[in-house]
Amino acid sequence: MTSRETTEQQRNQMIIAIDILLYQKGFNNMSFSDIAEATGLSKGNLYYYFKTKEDLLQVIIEHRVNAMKLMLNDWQLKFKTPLERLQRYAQIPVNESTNVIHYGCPMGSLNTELAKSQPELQKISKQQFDVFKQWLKKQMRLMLPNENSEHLAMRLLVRTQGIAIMSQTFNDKNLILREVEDTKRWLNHISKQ
Amino acid sequence: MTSRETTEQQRNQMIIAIDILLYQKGFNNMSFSDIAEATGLSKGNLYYYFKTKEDLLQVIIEHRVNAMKLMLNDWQLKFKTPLERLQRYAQIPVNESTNVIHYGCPMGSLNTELAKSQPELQKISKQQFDVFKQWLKKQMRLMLPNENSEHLAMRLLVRTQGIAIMSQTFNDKNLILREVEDTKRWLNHISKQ
DNA sequence: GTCTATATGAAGATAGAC
DNA sequence: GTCTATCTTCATATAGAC
Repeated sequence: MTSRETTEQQRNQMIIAIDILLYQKGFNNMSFSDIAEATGLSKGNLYYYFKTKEDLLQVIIEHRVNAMKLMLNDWQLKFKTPLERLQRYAQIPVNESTNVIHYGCPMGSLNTELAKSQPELQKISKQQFDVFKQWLKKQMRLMLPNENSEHLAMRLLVRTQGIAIMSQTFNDKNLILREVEDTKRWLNHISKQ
Repeated sequence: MTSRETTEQQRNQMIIAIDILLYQKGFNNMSFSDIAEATGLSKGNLYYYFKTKEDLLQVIIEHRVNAMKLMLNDWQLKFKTPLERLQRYAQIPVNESTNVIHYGCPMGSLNTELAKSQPELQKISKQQFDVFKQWLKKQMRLMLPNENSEHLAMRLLVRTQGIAIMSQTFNDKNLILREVEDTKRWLNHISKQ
């Protein structure tokens, strides 16, 4: 292992730690002091890696987007039908229920925070939704070539985001289970059109 | 008009101005300087009315909750069937579409912001959802006595919150129109069970 | 009640030694 | 690359005159 590889690995671990912090605290409530504590680096040293806080957001979103693309490619191979893939997407809130109840959806909560008063940063955050939207749209098109795949993809995103908000608000895991089941029933139903 | 009434009226106008600011900027991004500018009072004077920022939040949420209760009572008289009342609720995002696209849902966005890292404040904000939830549950019970009215009420809240998030994220008014229509179709459909 | 002035703390960011 | 020390700005909040 070369020193270059070691450095990149360290940098990657740093980004993962900051990603978690961003999810748990939100962007404006996550300070460089928090990051210094979480990563073990000094505050001043962090500015060697990230020139500004906006820069930091860019890097983390890029990391998230790459991870999402890998996951979606994996699902593409693992599941043979678009229905199965869409069901897998719908399942996410159940698998992540504890996190969702505590911190909401990582994409949705960040987007909501930034959309108010920081539109430039919201554009960066929105990339996460773009990736999911395009992939869901593709699956819908494969499943239902004669329907409006974009509208169906957005409807699925609407449901998932609503589940995240309400389960967090009422601290209710059963709501996630119930509503994800209903979403899967809906996917089954429309797949038979 | 007595001086006491005048003072209360002034205080009410102040609260309305702060309410709008809270909606547009979010809680942590709304400073006492912002409020001073919006109300025309000095920063120091604001502390005569609100001892802390948390106190300020309490007062605004109380104001919102009262306004919501008045609105729901009004709907109760204006619409004769629970279906019509539920449809009216579902309609809100359309009537408020410009605001929703810019600032999200006033309840949902505030709740999302506070749920991360400020659980005590989230409890205050949550009161807004409690009022709607109870009212929607009541309408569902009137409409469908044999179904689980709480689950149906939550499902309607899930849909509305999802619409707010996604229309804001993609700056898409048509999404609101489409998804509200679909929600109304759903309400019609279940009303005939 | 309303104001100005100020205390206090924490944030983002930079400078410069090592 | 990593650190400590520091700058600047802005936030909440208080003191005290009018």
